[in-house]
Amino acid sequence: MTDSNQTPIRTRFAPSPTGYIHVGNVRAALFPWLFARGNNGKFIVRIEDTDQARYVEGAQDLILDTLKWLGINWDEGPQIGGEYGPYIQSQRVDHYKQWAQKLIDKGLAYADPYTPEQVDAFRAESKAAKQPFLFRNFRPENPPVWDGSMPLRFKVGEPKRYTWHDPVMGELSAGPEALDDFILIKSDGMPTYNFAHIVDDQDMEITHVVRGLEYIPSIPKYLSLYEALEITPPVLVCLPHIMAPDGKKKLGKRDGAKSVTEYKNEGILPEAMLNFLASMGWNDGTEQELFTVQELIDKFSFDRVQKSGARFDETRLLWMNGQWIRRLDLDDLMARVDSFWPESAEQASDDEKRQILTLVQDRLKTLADLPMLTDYFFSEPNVDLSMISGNKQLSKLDRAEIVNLLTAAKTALSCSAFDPSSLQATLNQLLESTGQKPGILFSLIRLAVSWAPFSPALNDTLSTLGQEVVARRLQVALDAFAE
RNA sequence: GGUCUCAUCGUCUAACGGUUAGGACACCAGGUUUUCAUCCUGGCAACUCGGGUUCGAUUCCCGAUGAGAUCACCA
Repeated sequence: MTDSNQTPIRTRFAPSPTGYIHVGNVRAALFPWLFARGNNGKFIVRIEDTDQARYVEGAQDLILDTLKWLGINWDEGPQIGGEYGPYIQSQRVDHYKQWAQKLIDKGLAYADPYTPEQVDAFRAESKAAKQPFLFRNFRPENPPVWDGSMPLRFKVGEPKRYTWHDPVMGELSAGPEALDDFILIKSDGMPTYNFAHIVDDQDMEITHVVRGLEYIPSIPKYLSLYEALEITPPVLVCLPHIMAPDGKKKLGKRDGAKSVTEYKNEGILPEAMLNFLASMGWNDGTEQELFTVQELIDKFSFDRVQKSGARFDETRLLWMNGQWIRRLDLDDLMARVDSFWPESAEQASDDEKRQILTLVQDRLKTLADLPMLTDYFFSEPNVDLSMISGNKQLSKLDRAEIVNLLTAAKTALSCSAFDPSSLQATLNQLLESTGQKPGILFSLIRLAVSWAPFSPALNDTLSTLGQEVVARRLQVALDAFAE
């Protein structure tokens, strides 16, 4: 805390390449990133690939692409290197061996001669005795010399209570039951997370370790290891969980936690995702809801992070996304929706698309709404009479009334100029001549030319479609009712 | 079971002993857009419970309850 003012801040995100990172995990990257960026620090990415069994080919790139899409950039790490590299744990095995030797020399690490089955038996024994399982109770008296073929275990000192300060959670402590002899190096030669991350954070001069609060129960173990290694621990920060929408447990892939890529494909903006994730568990104390990334960087601090978990509420994300879409200027929006146009828009010119995009920008909740909102501009919509019968006002009209109204509309529109203001005038006259309520007349025309749930202002819609198309679609609608 | 953590509207949250407990999402109603969406206005709705401390507790302490996490040669 005190020396963080002098020492340059260095935070890190250390994912395991075991699959995509879902939205619940991203905050473990976001918060340390915001903290580093807001405090003139460095943000490091380190790949923790020491579990060969769970390694997934391609996962590393997937994770890095996710960070890039979100705009979470790193100063050191894979793909770009840095002076503390390598940043992939499987390439740092010699580091771990050196630190392990230090412990062996001090008599604080020993070879574990037991097979996994034997350890399981110890565990069962403890359980039968209704005691928590602690390996240190089964510590071998004369362990063999460690030759690398067996796991290397840390030998904890006298079990005691540890107390430490967490910038988010406040004072934390745990009793001696939390301390045990844990494995440093596995029998395959790879270090465990418990050992590797401590060594790496030290070697990479990480000042703040930020991770989920599932690590709290392990922290006393780390504290005792820091002591044995004679390392001053970095600031340890635990973040509350993001909970599944039903609120029953921490959000995980098994609860349907989506990858960030899925949200990207569903038309969520990175600004919205970042804003949403940050707002779960953090706020600046004001009533502001929408924050730009820069505002987040400027205002973020750990002491304003909530202690309790937050449920992942997609409805709120959707609302935020709509807000951010509306804030985009047209050029920017044009670029972002590039891959979201309906197939029918393939032949359309950019000018055409821009014009249509202007009309629907206020109606988009996600970029993926684009086809539903624009398809009828590019191709002939299918007549869907259920949209008439499902409409509160229109369902009261009988067939003859509908035909009359559509005929009147067709006639009026066939001799109107087609710029928006002329159309407005024509529509107003039509309202008078038919004596109908706008809610009925305009809804009917709107549906007849679009057959879509939402559409822009009627005069704009008609103007964009053009006289010929409007005439044709009204006729198609008339034919449908004439049958 | 042991250890640890958390606890304000349905949801995300503000409040750092004294407020009609504020905002946002969602929902409902009205209005604008002569339709739908957007937008505006209004409404509904919360301090888990029980003890203390205090002139006074949502706020501090203790307990209960509830919820979550964790007890791997996974991270």
